[in-house]
Amino acid sequence: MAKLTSRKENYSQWYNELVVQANLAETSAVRGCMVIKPYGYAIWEKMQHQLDSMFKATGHVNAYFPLFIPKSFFSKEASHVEGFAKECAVVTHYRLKNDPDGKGVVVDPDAKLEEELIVRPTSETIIWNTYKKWVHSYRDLPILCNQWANVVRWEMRTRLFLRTAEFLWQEGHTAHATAEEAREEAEKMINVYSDFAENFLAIPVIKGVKSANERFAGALDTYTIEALMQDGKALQSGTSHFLGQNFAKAFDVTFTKKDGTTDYVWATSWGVSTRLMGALIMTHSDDNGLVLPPKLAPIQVVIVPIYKTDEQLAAITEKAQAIKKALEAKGITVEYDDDDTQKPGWKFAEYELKGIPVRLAMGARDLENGTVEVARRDTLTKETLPLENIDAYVENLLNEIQKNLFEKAKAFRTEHTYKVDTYEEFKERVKNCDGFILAHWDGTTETEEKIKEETKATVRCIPFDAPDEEGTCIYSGKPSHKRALFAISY
RNA sequence: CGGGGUAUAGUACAGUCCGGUUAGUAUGCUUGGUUUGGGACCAAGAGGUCACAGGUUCGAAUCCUGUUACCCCGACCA
Repeated sequence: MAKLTSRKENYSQWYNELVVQANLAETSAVRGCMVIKPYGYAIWEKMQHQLDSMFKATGHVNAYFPLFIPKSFFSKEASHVEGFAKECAVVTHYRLKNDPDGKGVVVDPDAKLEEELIVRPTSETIIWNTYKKWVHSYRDLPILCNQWANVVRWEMRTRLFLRTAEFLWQEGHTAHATAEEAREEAEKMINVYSDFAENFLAIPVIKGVKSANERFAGALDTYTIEALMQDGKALQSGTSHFLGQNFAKAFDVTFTKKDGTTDYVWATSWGVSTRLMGALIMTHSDDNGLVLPPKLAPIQVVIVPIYKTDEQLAAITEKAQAIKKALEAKGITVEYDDDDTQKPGWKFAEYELKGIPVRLAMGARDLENGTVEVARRDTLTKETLPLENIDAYVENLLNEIQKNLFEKAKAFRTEHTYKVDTYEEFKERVKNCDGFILAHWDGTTETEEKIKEETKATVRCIPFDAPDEEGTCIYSGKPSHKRALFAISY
């Protein structure tokens, strides 16, 4: 296996090589679409299971809506179509036939659809068209649905996990009787996302509200969680939208209130995608390969035997199986790798590349002393410990690693977050891609676009926890009451 | 979608400028043996319509035209 390009040498090449070499995903025969390989998919499944249980715990249910959306649905909400029109895949025909020239198959021109179908880039339109049938009374509300699905956005430039033409995600779509309730829902879900990011992915995130310019197409407000990657760029990791009555009005979804009057329904939508895989990789991994937080690792512990004779192997296997059993009893996933085609050194490198949090090695020396070597992936340190209570030790160590990864990422973010008060300093920080920048901004789209044009930095969000602070906009000098979070973003 | 680069064995590359026997090298794979505490060694073997489609030529990986995909830099985005 070739050595990885170092992060320092070329961060983006490091990322690409890591994704492929760690067996997470690879490019496919289809432009912009990836194959998620079993190891990568196992991590995604862990994310799904955890998120799904968090959605259920907050009262949501799963449903499924069609992949195809009639073209006419898109013209019903003006800003929505504007946001997605440029990147839609369109189905125009429903049949192939043999090429009359005998060269394979061609699209049958007689099989043209009356109305083209759009492959969903997101499902608001088809879902609100459906909700119209479901909602008549305040008693039918709220509707709290989520769907796990694939969507297609015809992106010009793609990268594995970070931006692919087809990606997997979940999209929650809720309907409410009042604006307050819908707003609460949108806030609740951004909190679920940040809880998930911090406590499971071990990624510290900044919660906040998007500027008008960065808002979801069709939303009144977009809440976001923003994470900082090791190269100093921000990654938008999840969003939750307060949609107001825009989609209810577009699809004519009204309900009768208790007092007999009617009103349009209030809406939210929220989603996270396989992009979280990219966030996970870029937050924790190092030049040796992937680093996985234990809660997301498909294999949490690997045991490698080191032996010269069959007798030694038999003795080690017996001990290793006992450890495996004890760990599994604690709900820890363990692999015992007694494959004899590779040497231990090869395996060590391999499991580091794959990001296995804890590695146990046992050889003749350990048999004699009743010990085992414990190596942790996050710090790359090893120690030799007695076998006694090793299961409790490892269980503890996994928790410790989970915590350490979060603390490490948080310390990195703290080190790379700068309060900036002049445009000169701002430009300098942005030029070096130093990280998050907290600066005063006058709140206008005009200023935001000027800054973006001149520096490529964007307003990532106005953090929820930004303290009230009088200041002046770094660009326009106009008064500002809060600092906004700026960064170069993915 | 604009600018630049690349496409040859599973992978990474050489060969292309200047056309000419059987297209090489490393690694990986298979078999046998020696090894095994940080990416082992020896021996034998398998593996290629040189991205695709046309064209020039006695002859094309090599020259010409077109297409497609990937990588880097921009604009767009979860």
